[in-house]
Amino acid sequence: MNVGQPEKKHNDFFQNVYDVVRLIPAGRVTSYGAIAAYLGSKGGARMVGWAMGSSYTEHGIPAHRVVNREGVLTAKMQFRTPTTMQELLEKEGVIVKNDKIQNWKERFWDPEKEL
DNA sequence: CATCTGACTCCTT
DNA sequence: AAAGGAGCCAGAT
Repeated sequence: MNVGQPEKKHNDFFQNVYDVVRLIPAGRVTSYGAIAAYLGSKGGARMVGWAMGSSYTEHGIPAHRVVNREGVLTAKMQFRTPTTMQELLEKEGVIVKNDKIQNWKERFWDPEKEL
């Protein structure tokens, strides 16, 4: 029963972000800008991270696979512990050193390209 | 109702 | 080349 009328709620943006993040395969990482670009939101780079930040990162969303465009774990502090993000990434096979992802270019998962 | 902040990114100096 | 400031949208106070 959707009534054919798009509700158009702010949640739409959030849902979009969550959907893309959940589609990120294990061992892969992406940047906020990539997701924002895929969603079509230009200045959405902040919005993307902010969207999950409001969700506290733990809602079935592998937020640890999302980092800034430099491959640096900027959001590690948002996790329960400043090392949780890195631990999760390493557990999935992603090498993180000095809070930065190694082979970032190879690990980079572009939704527009992969999807 | 108006103001400010925010897990970013790009441009200018 | 590096550092700093401005810009984007949406939610919260």
